[in-house]
Amino acid sequence: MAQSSYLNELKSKKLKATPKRLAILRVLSAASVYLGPQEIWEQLKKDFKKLGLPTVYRNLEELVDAGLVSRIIHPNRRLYYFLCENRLQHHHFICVQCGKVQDISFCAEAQLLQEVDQIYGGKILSHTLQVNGLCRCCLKH
Amino acid sequence: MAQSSYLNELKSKKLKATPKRLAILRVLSAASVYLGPQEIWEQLKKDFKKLGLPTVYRNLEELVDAGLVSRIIHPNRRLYYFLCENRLQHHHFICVQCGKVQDISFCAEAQLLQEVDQIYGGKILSHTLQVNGLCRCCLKH
DNA sequence: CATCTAAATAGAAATGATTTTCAATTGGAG
DNA sequence: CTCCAATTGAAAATCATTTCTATTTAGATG
Repeated sequence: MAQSSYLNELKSKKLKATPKRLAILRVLSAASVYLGPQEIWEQLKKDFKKLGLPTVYRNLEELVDAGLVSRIIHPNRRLYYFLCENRLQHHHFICVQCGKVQDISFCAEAQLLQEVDQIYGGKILSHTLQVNGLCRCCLKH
Repeated sequence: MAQSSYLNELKSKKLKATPKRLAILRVLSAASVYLGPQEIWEQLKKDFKKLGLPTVYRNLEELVDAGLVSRIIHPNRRLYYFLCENRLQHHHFICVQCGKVQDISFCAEAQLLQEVDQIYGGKILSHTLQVNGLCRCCLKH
């Protein structure tokens, strides 16, 4: 994702383009794996002499709310984040070993909607489809 | 689920049928909503003068591992547990308001397996499909 | 039924990720 | 340039969850 498109998206979400926020996006963008707040913090401490861990936590959640970043639901129950270039794919195959994230093009949304609506009369607020496993690479070793 | 079938399942998983473990299963079985460790503990403190919260946590995880109880992944990131009578349905529609859990018969496993296997060459270890929303009842109010 | 062993337990204490607080700072619209 | 709302740092709090250790118990076996 181009740097400039961040700016537009941030602006539309009323988030200021602060240096730290942009740096967090840059780190996520450069990573090929999902990252935890700690890791992001450690990477950025080199660039900013003052950077609090809470700032990283706060920004990540804001970026998730704004839809720029997706949150990974790891079996270990810690928070991980990933910047998915493809905004249309909400679902992922994550490798629990190396942390790689790959889009899942299959989406059950339509079927789920139908079932929940017709059978239960309920309303879907959100849904989670995440597949945990080992990627081709980790499978070899 | 009948009480006697618990015993068989516990035995086959090498879990002792202790009074507390059975009581936890009883509480879960009687509940129509998912429960957190705290709630279960509070209910059982009436029956056992000595009952530690860690015991509840430990037992719940053991029961999940044994496949008797399913874990709910709540958006608030706390742990919740639910005893699903229908062991074949791994997926649920949960109401974030009242806590009701309903089976989702639709399962994407086959399609996911195919996609992950054919496209990425990876191996699925587990997958999560959970739909969060409001049940028919909570929708009315 | 008595014995024995691995499993289970209580209780306290530790852990550690995440969140809150609040005063000080800063981005960016006008 | 000014100003206000958004952002931040630092410290402290939170709080669910885990660990530890000594003690107890379930249930297999004789």
